[in-house]
Amino acid sequence: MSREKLSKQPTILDVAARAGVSKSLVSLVMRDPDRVGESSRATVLAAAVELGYRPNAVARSLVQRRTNVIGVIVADLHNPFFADVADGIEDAAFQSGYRAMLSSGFLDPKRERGAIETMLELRVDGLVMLGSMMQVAKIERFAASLPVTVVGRHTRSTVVDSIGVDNSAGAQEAVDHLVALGHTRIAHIHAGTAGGSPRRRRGYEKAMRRHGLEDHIRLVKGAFTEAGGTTAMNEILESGDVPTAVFAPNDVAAIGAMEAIDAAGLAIPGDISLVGYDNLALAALRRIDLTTVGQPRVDLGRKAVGLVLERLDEGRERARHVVIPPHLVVRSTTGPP
Amino acid sequence: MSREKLSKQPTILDVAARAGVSKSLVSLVMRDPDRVGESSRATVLAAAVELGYRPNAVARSLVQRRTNVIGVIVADLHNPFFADVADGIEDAAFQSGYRAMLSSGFLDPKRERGAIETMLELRVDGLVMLGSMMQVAKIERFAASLPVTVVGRHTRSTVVDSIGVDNSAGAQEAVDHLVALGHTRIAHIHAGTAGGSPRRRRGYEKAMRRHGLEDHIRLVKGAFTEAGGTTAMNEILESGDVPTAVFAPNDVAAIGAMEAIDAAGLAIPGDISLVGYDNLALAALRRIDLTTVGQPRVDLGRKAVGLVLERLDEGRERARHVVIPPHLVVRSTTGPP
DNA sequence: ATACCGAATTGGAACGTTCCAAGCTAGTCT
DNA sequence: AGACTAGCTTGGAACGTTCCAATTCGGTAT
Repeated sequence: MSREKLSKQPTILDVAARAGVSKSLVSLVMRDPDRVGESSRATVLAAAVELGYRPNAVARSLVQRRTNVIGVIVADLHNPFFADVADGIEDAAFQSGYRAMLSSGFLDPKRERGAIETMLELRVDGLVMLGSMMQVAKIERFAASLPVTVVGRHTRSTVVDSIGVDNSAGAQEAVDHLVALGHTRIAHIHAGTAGGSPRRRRGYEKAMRRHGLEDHIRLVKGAFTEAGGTTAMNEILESGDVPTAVFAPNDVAAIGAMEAIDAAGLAIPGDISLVGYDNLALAALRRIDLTTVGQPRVDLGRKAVGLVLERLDEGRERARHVVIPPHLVVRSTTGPP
Repeated sequence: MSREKLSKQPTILDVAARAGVSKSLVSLVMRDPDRVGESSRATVLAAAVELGYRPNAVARSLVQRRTNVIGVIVADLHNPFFADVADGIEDAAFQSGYRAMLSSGFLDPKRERGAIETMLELRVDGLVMLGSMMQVAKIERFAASLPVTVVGRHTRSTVVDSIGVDNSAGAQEAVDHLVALGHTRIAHIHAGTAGGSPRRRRGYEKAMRRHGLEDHIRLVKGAFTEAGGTTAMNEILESGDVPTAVFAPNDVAAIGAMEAIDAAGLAIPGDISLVGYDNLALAALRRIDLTTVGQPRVDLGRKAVGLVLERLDEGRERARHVVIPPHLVVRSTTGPP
């Protein structure tokens, strides 16, 4: 259990000694080789290679007071939606000379808090939160010390930036589609306060009312997970009052619901039409072929980083809340009742 | 584009000044409150809260020469297999007082090299590589400076630890199962040199020979991705010589192959039996219900961290190569020819 | 020769911690 | 009362960089 210091690696001083120059020159060679004389540059570079020198980002970060790292808190690594967004984040960060470091929040608030705390202690330059369930007030508390962008959730915050798709509009599109097919008894599985669930729920309710179906509004609590979808769907199936269509809070939950419907021996869309949300690659599989609401995921990630960088490199102070429109993708899990 | 220093946060000195004690005492309170007198502890803690002090891990890491961070390079965030392993990694790291930081390799060698380089500059204490395609020799080059564990690939390295399932045994189980069902024309889609593909291929070949089916050995190059599976399967379908069973290199590729078979109007397992590898949650879905080879994924991640910690905290020097046995999970994509 | 210039190079002070040896202060023992 | 002890507390030196003002050096213009 000894936790002694780790093996020593060569420092800038070792390189300097070997090359017979000052540490400052070595530092300069590493950062901006053009500002150094031809011959000393070659000597320094050679010495660095011989010693296997690798710059110590920890020391650099300390003096520069910046790490060039953008932290990403991912609620659930298993959700392919986040994986796509994370791709966009990593890509955009890299393009701008930053590095993205991910940490999973495990869908557990305590764990998430810990992950965030670690990121803050590591002094990441900015933070992107993917699918966080944390209260905005709590986020705002640390958002004072670094740029924070929340992805997939709307906030009215004047401190925290946010970016997401118009969840209400997407949900309404889903309901409109079902109504157009002739459905009236449309239930909605929601995921509580998680991610964009509240907005989707409101969109569902709004559309239902708009179609004069307020009496058919039916909300069942589930989650953004497969298990959550299955549980909620089973609850619906066992209620004895089975609707002709179900709108799930996301694709993963829809798949869980699909499982439950399959297991009950009912047909999709024959007995129940099903709509998801996210348009994951998964949803496009021929075997799944889920009608769903699509969101530009990678782009979402890129723009999230953009928001962080606007504060970091351009000095923006006021919060921005970006909303991207979603689009309905009709597949074979929806049909006439 | 100004990249000035970021906003200043309170330091240990600010806290010390406010509490009217020395910086050393503050430091001590943060690290080991019990070794400090009752009253000064309270004063310091109060001052820290008032100022919103948060320890600077960068400075701590610099002097301690350790970061308490374990870096994880994930080849592909979209592969649920890696997500499970990553869960195990994060969990085990956390239990032992370390933090896991992920970075995606994008399935792109150049990108992966960059991600690793960043981790090394950040001076992570250990590195876990998930699904890396990097040559072992290259890995060994930096494994001298920190403990590295490769997950999912076998190496004979004396420097790098590795952990994985017995891919050859798993592949043989798959072939044995197909042969027992009566298949003889069994093709194998492989993923080149990626991850555990070579071993799985060798297991396939070995089992085929063992059953006297060496003449039916048929290898088609694909990849560990859905697209890779689809492409390879299409190649098989278009060859005119369609086997009665296909063994895919992993579940994701198997799903891709499934897509292609579905699209061709053929039945599974009526026309073609299909076996995957990994036993993802995906494979258990009723709509997919893929026969596959299972691996204890979360456990794999936990043990991977264990290997790193053995070196870090217990001083192990010799490389260890852990192999975990896989198990066949029979579902409905396999049947008699 | 002298003064001056720009480019190349340098030394020292930071950055925010931890570590360590040494100092202080009560209290205890003789 | 004096010596000693144990528990707290402290200042200064690291850690490996970057930053900045200052220095050196060869050349050029006067």
